[in-house]
Amino acid sequence: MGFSQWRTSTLARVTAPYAQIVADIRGRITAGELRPGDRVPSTRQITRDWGVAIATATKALATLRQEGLVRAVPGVGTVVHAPSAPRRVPRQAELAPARIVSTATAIADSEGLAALSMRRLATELGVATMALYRHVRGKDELVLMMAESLFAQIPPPRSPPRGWRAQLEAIARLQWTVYGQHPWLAPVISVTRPQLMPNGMAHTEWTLRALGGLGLDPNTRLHAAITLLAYVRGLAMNFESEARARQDTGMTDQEWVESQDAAYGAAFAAGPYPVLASLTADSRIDLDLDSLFEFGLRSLLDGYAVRITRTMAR
Amino acid sequence: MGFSQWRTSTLARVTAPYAQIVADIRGRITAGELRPGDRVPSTRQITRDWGVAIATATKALATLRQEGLVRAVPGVGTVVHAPSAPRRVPRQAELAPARIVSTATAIADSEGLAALSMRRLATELGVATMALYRHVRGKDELVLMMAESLFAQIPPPRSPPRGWRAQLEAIARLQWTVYGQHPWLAPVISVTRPQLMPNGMAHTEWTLRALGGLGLDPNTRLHAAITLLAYVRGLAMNFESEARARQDTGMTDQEWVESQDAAYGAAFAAGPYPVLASLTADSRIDLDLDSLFEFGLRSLLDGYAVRITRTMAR
DNA sequence: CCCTCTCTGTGTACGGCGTACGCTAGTGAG
DNA sequence: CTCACTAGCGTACGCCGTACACAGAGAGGG
Repeated sequence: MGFSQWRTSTLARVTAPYAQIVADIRGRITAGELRPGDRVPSTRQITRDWGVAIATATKALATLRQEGLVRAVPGVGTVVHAPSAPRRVPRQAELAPARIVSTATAIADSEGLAALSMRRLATELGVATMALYRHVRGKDELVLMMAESLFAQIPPPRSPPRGWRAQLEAIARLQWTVYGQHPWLAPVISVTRPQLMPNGMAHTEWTLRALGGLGLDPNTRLHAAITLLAYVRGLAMNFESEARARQDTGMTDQEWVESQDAAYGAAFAAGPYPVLASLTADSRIDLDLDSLFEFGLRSLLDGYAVRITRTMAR
Repeated sequence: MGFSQWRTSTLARVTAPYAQIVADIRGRITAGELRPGDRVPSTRQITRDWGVAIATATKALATLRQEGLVRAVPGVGTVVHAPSAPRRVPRQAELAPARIVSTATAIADSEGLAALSMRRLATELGVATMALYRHVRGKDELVLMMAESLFAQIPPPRSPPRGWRAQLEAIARLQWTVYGQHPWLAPVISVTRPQLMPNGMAHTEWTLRALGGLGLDPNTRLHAAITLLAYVRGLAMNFESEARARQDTGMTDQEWVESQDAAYGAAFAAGPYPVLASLTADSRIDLDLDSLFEFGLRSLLDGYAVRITRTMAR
């Protein structure tokens, strides 16, 4: 009781800058100056108009959002929320989004994303094509939901291992495994637009936490986290082309390896690529996606280690 | 005269294993046992049937290829070449493959790969759609040709800088620049199937050479080269999603940055991601694709350096 | 009890795609 | 002149994503 009173009175005493901004914008909304769907000032605009730091602007928008007055629309900005009185409860739909998503994922897993069409999916679900559009805005959104549901199924480890390196390895391997199980996944997610994938952000957050307390400046810390995740996804892209190639030719794995081998040997021997030819002809070479992944992961983390020990020594 | 005689007699004297294999297969072809289009034994099959090393098998196939008897078909194997007497020279076609490829590249550059359709391309060239198929097997091949022509235009540096690290940086930056200029490029090339891109192999060869003389075992050397190239391509994938997103929303770059900013701030403030929120709210953060690239490149090469100095110390 | 409103599911249709197939017309060798 | 060959073309097929108008079912208000 006393505690909450103290907090309130403190706030009231000096009127924190962010509270002032919140009040201003809220006033504009209730006055009808900003109508539902309109964009409220962006973070950058707020810093200019009110002369505050980005952190303050962000906090103001977050507060408005928690009040339910505004809503974040990815790719557009923050927007005034439509009140939308709770309509009558819709009766149970036969076609739940979850069922759509899981069936779609099964198709993409077994036959590739190219084989996933709305018609095909509807047939699989025993339903008319257009019925899907009652639950999913379109194919793009469906694919996003598929990716999201996968990331939701693999939250970062609850009890992380000790040490930043083991933690980064853990999350990288976790993601690598998922990418391997769903070859279509890597190409559809965007590292640079994480706001489209809330569950993906949990992984970024976890990774950032693993890199905390090492003396890295914020910029380096953020770069290190995103670079690692981008590396994993980038290499995982190859799962898709491998799976597709294997499927296009309709070969068994054994035949595939053989034909790959023949093509490699022939192609390398053909051109003027002596080093490549001699290396690939070497029977001790063991090169595949997994070995590449482990090599790159180790190298990248070795690189991080250099930076970290240098920083901590200072 | 004496020289060539000496070589011949030397060969005749001991009959090198690969020469024996070549003779065997050549015999089967001339005897009609293997007809044009048939697959000759693969590298692996040769090692089994003749009991030789992979290097020998590769050399045998290379010899046959240089003689023009066989041909490497990527994804299939090595195949008996059809003699194909040089037919009458075709009259000058109005539609040269080069013109098709460059026009297609222009479309993909400015409007994205999704906007590149055979119909659109034909219209741009002032020609009927199906005319294209006289010069290009299909769209897949066209895209491959586009990628190839780009790599042909940027051969690896002729006079490489000194030191392995500077060399790797040079080729990585070179590729990064090209990927940036052609956002569609990274998604269409395959690191694991280089035989589809002869000109891409030149880059791999160059990279491998930069990693020579450092005491790395062949396996490590190959992994280091391919990992670097895969890293660059993997991160370059994001050029495409950025370009497409920018185009979909039809925003100017300025508007884009603003809306991105708003979306970031809102999304991060929304979820329970304190570290992410505090870092992205920090105005000193400078995060974009280029800064990520440089950070990852430096880290990866730092990692290579660790391994190399360790190896050379031994 | 009925009317009305809303929501799920559906059929049709449009404009796009890649490309198989068969045709035309020009051309140079014999 | 004949004729094999080729570049270019028109049509058509089977896909795709999805806009739109409509049907039926169930619930709430009168």
